[in-house]
Amino acid sequence: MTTEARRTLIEAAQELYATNGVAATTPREVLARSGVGQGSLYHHFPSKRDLAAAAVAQTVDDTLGSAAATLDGADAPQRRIADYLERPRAATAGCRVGRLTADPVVMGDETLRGEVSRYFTELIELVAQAFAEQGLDAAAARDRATTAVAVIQGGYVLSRALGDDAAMSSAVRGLLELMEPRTDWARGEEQA
Amino acid sequence: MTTEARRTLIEAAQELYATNGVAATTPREVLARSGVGQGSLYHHFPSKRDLAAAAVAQTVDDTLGSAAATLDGADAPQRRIADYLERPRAATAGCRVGRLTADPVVMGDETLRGEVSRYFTELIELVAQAFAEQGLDAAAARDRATTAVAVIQGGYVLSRALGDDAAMSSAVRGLLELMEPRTDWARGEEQA
DNA sequence: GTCTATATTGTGATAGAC
DNA sequence: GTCTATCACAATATAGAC
Repeated sequence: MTTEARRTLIEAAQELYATNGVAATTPREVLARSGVGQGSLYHHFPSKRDLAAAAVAQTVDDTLGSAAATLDGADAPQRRIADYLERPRAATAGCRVGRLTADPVVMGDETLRGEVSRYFTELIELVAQAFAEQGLDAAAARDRATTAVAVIQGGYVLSRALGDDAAMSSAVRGLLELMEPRTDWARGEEQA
Repeated sequence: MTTEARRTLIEAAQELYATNGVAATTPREVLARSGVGQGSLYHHFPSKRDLAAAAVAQTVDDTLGSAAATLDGADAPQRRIADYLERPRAATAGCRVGRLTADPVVMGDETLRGEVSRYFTELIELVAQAFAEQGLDAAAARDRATTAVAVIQGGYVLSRALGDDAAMSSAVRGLLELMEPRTDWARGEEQA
């Protein structure tokens, strides 16, 4: 079936990109992992960039959908934000989307760069919406959402650099502590 | 002179790594940019990895020294931290060290990975020291320092992804706002 | 739509003269 | 220590049969 080989190729590419990035992933590796023949690859995807465009768009959709499931819920905004920040992550593996900002093939292709840009634009917007519901004005909500997403992305970078998931946990803990009402020297509580 | 060609090669490699990463930088490009001949490169650096080890170590030393100049100063810790966070950065260019965590050649080589690890270990320690001087206990200072460094690294990722230096500024602004004493609903000030 | 064979170019490294 | 010439191999892609 035509769609079968295509999907298999995209999935193999997604996994390889998560490990090695787009630039360092060769068509040969995609063929080996997918079990599909050479002719099929170039039938479905005339060039390496065409495969990358399909696989990266799929990864952005997957990852964004998963984040939206947490951030768009019916819980209190404070809870949704904490759930998003504390979600279990394979931090030392790095962010599948964030790592693409260091990939020369991605950054050199307008379509691929656009997918990465779309991911972060929509993610920051989701988080900003939750902060706005907490009562922050639009500008402050946007700044704080950018900070929160940056902590996650930076947490991935640090965990990878140090080879330890604890760096992500530490970065998130530091942020949550700052966002907590300061019961130590100020009044007791802010919300229920 | 022997040292001259060597230094020229390292500088050319550093610049190319900052733009394209280590994996995507070819010996030919280093030769073209440095103006040195092929034989010289392989005389000074038997393999591509040897050149990368020298150039990455130099970049880590440069970047760490520049951060330490701000963070080790005589100013109040609060000021040194703010100066570090607000330092002018070419954010859309990405972090020269942080981007290496997505580079398969770097992550696949123990020496290179060690340099990246050393950078963040020492950077977090410098920032944690300043937070500790502000009165935070060791664990809290370490978490907050990790958060601060993550905001910068995440700021680079977001600025690159969105093609806009404003993302870094927004992430830093959001963090500084969280670290400020909350004069709106708590007591007026914490320090001078 | 898929296969095998092959072409083309670039990469990483070596050889050997100077 | 530096140069030019060259090699072996892999990456990306195409050709043309089935």
